[in-house]
Amino acid sequence: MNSKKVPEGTITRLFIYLRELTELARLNIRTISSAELGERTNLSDAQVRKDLGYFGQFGTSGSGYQTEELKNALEKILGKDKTWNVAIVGVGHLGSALLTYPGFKERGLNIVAAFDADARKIGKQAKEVTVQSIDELPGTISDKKIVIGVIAVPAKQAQEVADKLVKAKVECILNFAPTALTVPEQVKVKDVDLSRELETLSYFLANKERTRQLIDQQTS
Amino acid sequence: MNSKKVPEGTITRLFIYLRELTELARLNIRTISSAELGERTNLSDAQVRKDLGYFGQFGTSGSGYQTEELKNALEKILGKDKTWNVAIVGVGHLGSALLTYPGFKERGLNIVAAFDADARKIGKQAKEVTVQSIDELPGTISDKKIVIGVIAVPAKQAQEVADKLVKAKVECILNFAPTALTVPEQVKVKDVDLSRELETLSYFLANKERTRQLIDQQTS
DNA sequence: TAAACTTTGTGAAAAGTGGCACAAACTCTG
DNA sequence: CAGAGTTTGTGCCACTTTTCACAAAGTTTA
Ligand SMILES: NC(=O)c1ccc[n+]([C@@H]2O[C@H](COP(=O)([O-])OP(=O)(O)OC[C@H]3O[C@@H](n4cnc5c(N)ncnc54)[C@H](O)[C@@H]3O)[C@@H](O)[C@H]2O)c1
Ligand SMILES: NC(=O)c1ccc[n+]([C@@H]2O[C@H](COP(=O)([O-])OP(=O)(O)OC[C@H]3O[C@@H](n4cnc5c(N)ncnc54)[C@H](O)[C@@H]3O)[C@@H](O)[C@H]2O)c1
Repeated sequence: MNSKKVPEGTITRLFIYLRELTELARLNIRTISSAELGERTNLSDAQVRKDLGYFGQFGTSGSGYQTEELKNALEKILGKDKTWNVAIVGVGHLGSALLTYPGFKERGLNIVAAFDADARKIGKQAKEVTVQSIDELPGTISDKKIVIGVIAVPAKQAQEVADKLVKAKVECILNFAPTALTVPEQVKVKDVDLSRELETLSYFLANKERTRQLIDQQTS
Repeated sequence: MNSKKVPEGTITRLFIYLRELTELARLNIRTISSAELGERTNLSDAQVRKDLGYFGQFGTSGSGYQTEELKNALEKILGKDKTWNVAIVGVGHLGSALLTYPGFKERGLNIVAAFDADARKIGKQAKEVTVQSIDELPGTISDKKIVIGVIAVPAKQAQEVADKLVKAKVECILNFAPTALTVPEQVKVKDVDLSRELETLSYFLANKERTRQLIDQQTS
C-alpha cells in the first residue's frame, strides 16, 4: 500500500466497483479478475488495479479477487459500514425533495433534523422529522450528534447558515446554494450546483451551433 | 488568444466568474482584479487569468478587468446570449422543485414543457407549464423546439425515457437518475448524481484523519 | 516626466492522472 | 513437479491541468 494522495476519481470509481461487486455476490460469483470487473463497469483493467492499489493488496495473482472479501474491504474503505446524522437547513422546494428522498438513508446518511427561518414552515412534519426553528440549530446539532449539514436556502442566506453550522461543529457541509462559501479548512464543503450543470449544457449547445456555422461557411 | 483545447474545468469556472461578475455589476463595482475575483470565488488569481486566457485578452495591466465588459464577454463565450427550450420528464419531488426554480430562466434555460406517466399528475399547472402525458412527448418536443431533456424519473424508467427523448431528437440530456444511460454519441448526456456526492461525504468522514492532512486540493 | 506601484498574460515548471508493460506470484495441467 | 498459462501490483511514461514567476503594460504619485 502506498500512502500517496487518492484521486477524487478513484473514490467515485470505488463506489462503482462496490455496486458491481454487490451484484456479483448476489449472483454467487465467488471470484473476479480486474479485467472482468473493468468490462462490467466500462473501465480498463489497469484502472481497476490502480484504484485498488491506493488502499492495499486485495487480489491473488493468477486468480483475481474474492468477490465477498473485496466487497467488504470497499465497504470499510468507503465508510459504508457506518451511518452519519444529517440536518437540512431550508425546507423549501429543494429541501423538501431531499427530506423525502429515501436514497440518503440507504447510503447510511440519516436525516434527523430540519430547520427553517419561516414561521409558517416550523412544526411541519416530513417523514420522521419535524421542521424546527433555525434558532434551535446549535442545540439540536449537538444533542443529535449531527455531522453533516445540508444547505438548501437561497444564495444570499447561505454564508450565514454555513457560519451557524460551523459554529455548531458539523464536519461537512453539502451546499446546494449557487455561491462560494468560506469556512475553516477542517470543514469539508461539497458544492452541488444544479444550475451549473444545465448551464454547461448551454455552453455545449452554443458551441455546437458555432461549429455548425463554421462548417456551413466552409462548405458553402 | 491561443486555440488549444479548453479544459472542462475552465468552462465550469467561467460560469462561477460570471455569476460573481453579475453580482459585482449589480453592486456597481466597475473594475475587479484577478486576485479579488479569485478571492470571492475561492480560486487562485493565476487560475482566473489562465482560464480567461483561453478565450482572449480582457484585462488591463495595472487596473484589472472592467466588470461589465468581462461579464458581457463571458456571456457570449458561454452561450448566455441565447436561450434554449427545456423539457422535464418526471414531475415528482425533484421535478417539481426544478419546475418552480426561477434560476433557470434567468440563465436562458426556459422550461416549456413537463411530462409524467402518472394520470394524477397530468394537467397539473406549475408556473407557466401544464404537465402533459408522456405520450405527447414526441409532438411537443418537436413543436416547441426543445433541445434539452431533463430526466427526473426513478432509475428503472430512466433508460426508457432517454430513448424517447433521443427519438424525439433532443440534443442534450440532463440525467438525475442514478444510473448510466446509453445514447447515440451525438447526444450529450450530463449526469447529476446526488447520491454520489453524498457517498463521497461518507468516505470523507470515514477517513477524516487521513484526508484532513491532504485537504489542500478541494477547490473544485 | 519619471519613479514607484499594480496587475495582466503567458511560457515554463510542477503536480496530478490514466494507460502500458512486465516481473513476480500464483494456478492449472499432464 | 515442471512448464504453460493467468493475473496481480507497480514503475514508468504520456498527457492534462494547475501553479509559479516575471517581463511587459498600464496606473498613480509627486
Ligand atoms: N429548486 C431548484 O430546482 C433549485 C435548482 C438549483 C439551485 N437551487 C438552489 O437551492 C437553494 C434552495 O432552493 P429552493 O428552490 O428550495 O428555494 P426555496 O425558496 O423554495 O426555499 C428556501 C427555503 O429556505 C428558507 N430560508 C431562508 N433563509 C433562511 C435562513 N436564514 N435560515 C433557514 N432557512 C431559511 C426559506 O424559508 C425557504 O423555506 C437555493 O440556493 C437555490 O438557488 C434550487
Ligand atoms: N428527490 C431527491 O432528493 C433526489 C435525490 C437524489 C436523486 N434523485 C433521483 O431523481 C429522480 C427523481 O426523484 P424524485 O424524488 O423526484 O422521485 P419521485 O418518485 O418523487 O418522482 C418520479 C416521477 O416520475 C414519474 N414517472 C415514473 N415513470 C415515468 C415515465 N416512464 N415517464 C414519465 N414519468 C414517469 C412518476 O409518476 C413521478 O411523478 C430519481 O431517479 C431519484 O433517484 C432524487
